[in-house]
Amino acid sequence: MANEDVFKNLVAHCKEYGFIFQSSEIYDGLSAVYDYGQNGVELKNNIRKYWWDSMILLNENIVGLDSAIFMHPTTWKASGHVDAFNDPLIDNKDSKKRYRADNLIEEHIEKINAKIKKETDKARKRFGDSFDEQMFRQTNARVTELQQKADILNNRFVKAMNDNDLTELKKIIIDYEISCPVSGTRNWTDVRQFNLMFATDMGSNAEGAMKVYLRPETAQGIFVNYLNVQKTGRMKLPFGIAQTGKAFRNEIVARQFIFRMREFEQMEMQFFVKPGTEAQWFDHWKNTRMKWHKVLGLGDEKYRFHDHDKLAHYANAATDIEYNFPFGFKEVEGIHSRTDFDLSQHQKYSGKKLQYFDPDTNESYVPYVIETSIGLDRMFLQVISAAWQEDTIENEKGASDTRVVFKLPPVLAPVKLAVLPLVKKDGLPEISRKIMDEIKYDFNCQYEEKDSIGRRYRRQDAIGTPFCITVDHQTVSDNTVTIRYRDTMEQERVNIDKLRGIIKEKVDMGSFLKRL
RNA sequence: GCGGGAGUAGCUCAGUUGGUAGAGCAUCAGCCUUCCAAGCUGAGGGUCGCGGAUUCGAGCUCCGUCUCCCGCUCCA
Repeated sequence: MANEDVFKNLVAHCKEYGFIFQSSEIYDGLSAVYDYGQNGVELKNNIRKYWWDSMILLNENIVGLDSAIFMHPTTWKASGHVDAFNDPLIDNKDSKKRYRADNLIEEHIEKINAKIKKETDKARKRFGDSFDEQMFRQTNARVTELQQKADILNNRFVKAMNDNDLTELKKIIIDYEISCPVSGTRNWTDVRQFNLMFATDMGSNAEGAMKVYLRPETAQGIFVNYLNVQKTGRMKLPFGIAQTGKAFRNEIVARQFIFRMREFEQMEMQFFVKPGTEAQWFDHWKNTRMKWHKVLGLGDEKYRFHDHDKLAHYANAATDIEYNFPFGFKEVEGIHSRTDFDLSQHQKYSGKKLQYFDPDTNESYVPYVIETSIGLDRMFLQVISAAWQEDTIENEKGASDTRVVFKLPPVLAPVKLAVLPLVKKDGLPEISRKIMDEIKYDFNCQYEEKDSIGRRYRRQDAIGTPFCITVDHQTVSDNTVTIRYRDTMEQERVNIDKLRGIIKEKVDMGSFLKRL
C-alpha cells in the first residue's frame, strides 16, 4: 500500500474508532483544530504519562510545573515573539512566491541608492581630487531627482510601517512599479499581516482592557518561574523544570492532520546548567531523548537526528529528532542549547535578577539552558503511524483475510484488556463480570458479549487492545481462561487468579520505565 | 494565500440525458451458540457540507462560501 493510502486509511481509522475527530464537525469543522475521542484521550494521556514519569520520576533534579496559558504581555516582547511574528506579507500571483512587503520596498530603496552611488562614482572619477560630493549631489539634476524620489519613498515607507498601514504598503509597491524578482510581473495580492500569536482582551471594560496573548510556547512559563522554583525547591545546578500544556499558533498553513495544528500540546523540559557545560549536557539530552523514543519499539530505523546549520538568534546548538511519518521524515522533538538568552532577556525586561549563586565558586551568573521540546500531538501521530497495520492472514478454509490492527505498545494502549464470554449463556457472562469487577481498579478494561468471538477480537485489534481474555465452558470447571495476544493472535490458558499479575507486568508504566 | 482534486448514512462508496436517494460494512432488538470478520429475521439512521440562482422540478447545471486532501509558499 502506498504511503499516501496508509495515511488516508489511518485518518479514517482514527475517526471510525473514536481516536480523533475534527473540531466542531457538525458546523463544518474548524480548520486545523482536532478533538481527541474516547480512545484518543486515553492514548494521549498515556503518552503524556510516559514522558512525565520519565522526567520526574527518573531524575531527582527535575521538577514539574503547570504555568498559565495567559502571561504578562511583556513576556512576549522579551522572548522576541512580538517582533518576530508581525511581518507584512505579499504574494506574487504569477510566480506564487511570497515576500515580506517591507523587504521588497527596502530593496527598491537600495536600488535607487545604488543608482545615486553609481552616478556619484562616475563623477568622482571624472573630477578627480577636486570632486566635492556634497556639491555634486545638490547640483546634478539626475541625482537630485533620484534623491528626492528615494526620500519621498522612504518617508512614505517609514510612515506606513509605523502606522501599520497595509493598504499603503501595497500602494507603494504599485506606485513604484516594484516587480517580482522571479516572475518579473506586478501581479500582486494585497498585503496581509500574519501574527502567529492569538490575541484577546483581558479586563471587562474596554478602556482598562489589556491585550494578552495565548502562549505560542510553554517554555516562557518555565523561564519566568525559574527563580521561584530554584529558591523554593532549593534546586542546585544543574536542574530541570518540566511542563506539559497547550500552546497556540495561528499558522498560515496548518496541515497534515494533527501534525501541525493551531492548538497543540507541548511537553517541554528546560535544563539549567553552568555556563561552559552546555555542550556536554546538550549531548546528554540528545542521547537520552532518542533512547526514550526508541524504547517504544516502533522501529529504530525510523528515527534520525537533524542538526541545524542555521541557528536561531538564541541558540548555540540545535538538533531535531525526526521520525519517518507516512509523509516523510518530520520533526517530532527539538533539543536546543539556548545559552542564557531567555533568562537574560527576562532579566532585562523585568529588571529582576535571574541569577544563580554558585556555592562551589562563590560567584553569581545567569545559567545556560538546554531545552527538550516535544509535540504531544506529533508524538501521538508517530505512535499511531507506526502502530497501524493491515495484516493479511489465512483462515482455516485457506482463504486470505485482512485484519486491521493497531499494534500500540501495550503500556500506551487505551484499553489494556477485554473480557469476553465465549457465549452469552451458561453462566459465562456472570463469571466475566466478576473478573471485570476484580480487575477494573488496575487497568482500563472492556466487557463485550455481542457478536461472535472472532468479530469481538477484531474490534479489539482495531483499537489496539493488547490482551483479550475469553471465558469459556472450561472456566466453569477449572477456573482458567484464555489470554489471546493481539500481535500474534496466539492463546494461552491461565488461572484467573494469575491474570492480574500477568497483565500488569506487561502494561505497567513503572516496569516499562526500567527499560530506559 | 495560489493552483489542482474532493465533500451523498457512523465508515467505504454508487447514483444514467435534471424527475423529491441506494448498497456493503457498522449500529440496535431478537433468534442461533460456534475461539479469530462477513449465519437468520427485523429496525433505526441521510432535507446529498452550507447559502443562493436557473427550472414546473436540482444530489446532478451555474455562482458564492466552508471544510478536507495533494503541490507550492511559510515555519524560533
